[in-house]
Amino acid sequence: MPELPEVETAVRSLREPLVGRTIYTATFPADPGRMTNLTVEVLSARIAGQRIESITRRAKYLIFNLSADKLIVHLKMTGHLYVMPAAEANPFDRWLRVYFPLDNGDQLRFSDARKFGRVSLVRDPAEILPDLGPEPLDDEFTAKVLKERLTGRSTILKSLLLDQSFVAGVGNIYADEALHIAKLHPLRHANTLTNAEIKRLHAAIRQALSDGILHEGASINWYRKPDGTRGESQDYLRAYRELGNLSKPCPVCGGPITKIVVGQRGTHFCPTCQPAKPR
DNA sequence: CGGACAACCTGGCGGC
DNA sequence: TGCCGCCAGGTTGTCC
Repeated sequence: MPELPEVETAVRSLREPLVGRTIYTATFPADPGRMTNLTVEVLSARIAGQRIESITRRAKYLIFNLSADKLIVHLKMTGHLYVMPAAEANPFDRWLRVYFPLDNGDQLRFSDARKFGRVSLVRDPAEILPDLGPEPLDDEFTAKVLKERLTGRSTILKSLLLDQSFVAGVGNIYADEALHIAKLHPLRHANTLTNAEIKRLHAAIRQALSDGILHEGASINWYRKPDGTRGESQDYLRAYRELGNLSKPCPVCGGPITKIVVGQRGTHFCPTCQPAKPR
């Protein structure tokens, strides 16, 4: 579910209640299945007594930097992290998969209806992180870098934006948004972009993600901020439409948004603003 | 490298 | 109201 802006929003709001806290243990209400990289026994024993020094993000992963280890969480489609006093219930507890009691009486909880999320405890993130492309909001991600990475890639633009080894953190919503801002058709082939188009795409990726962070993430069906409230980003989306609801027109030209399937993913674009041929 | 597709799971929604 | 099929923001692995 969450893409870079949603994960970044979660990281930012978890810092205040969590940095400086010490984790007592990890408790799994039910069989974790393939949620963790370690057995329940090993993970809970090894995390006990570790202090949360800082919380960072890489791509769509949350990284809790502990005294000795890193706790790495991927929310996938429906994962949710939140902090509650131990005695207090929360609607997301219905799908509670693991919780971490803390030294101040609070708990860090992870709930996940669809059970795709992952919680790993590692010494070195490289143990579990896959090949990830550059962070699109870092200064090092320039239009020149994007151009180099596009070179020789014949694949369809939309699919490439979703490839985490190409650029990290872009998911289905913000890929559609970036292409709309850049005025590029999602089916354009990556190696056919002109220099001007590459510049537009570079700026558009960053703008789509920055706007998403500014509005604290898109609460399209499952995503909620750690405090349970909704982000606002869904109200500002240019092209992406929830559940194929195409009644809202293109904010630029007022024409209808079209939905097609690209690489098995719903893809929304404005055929007027994003022509199939370079303009 | 790339495209197609299945798999991992469950809940919500529209349609009948 | 109830049942059914379809849809979902992510990622990985396999096959061709």
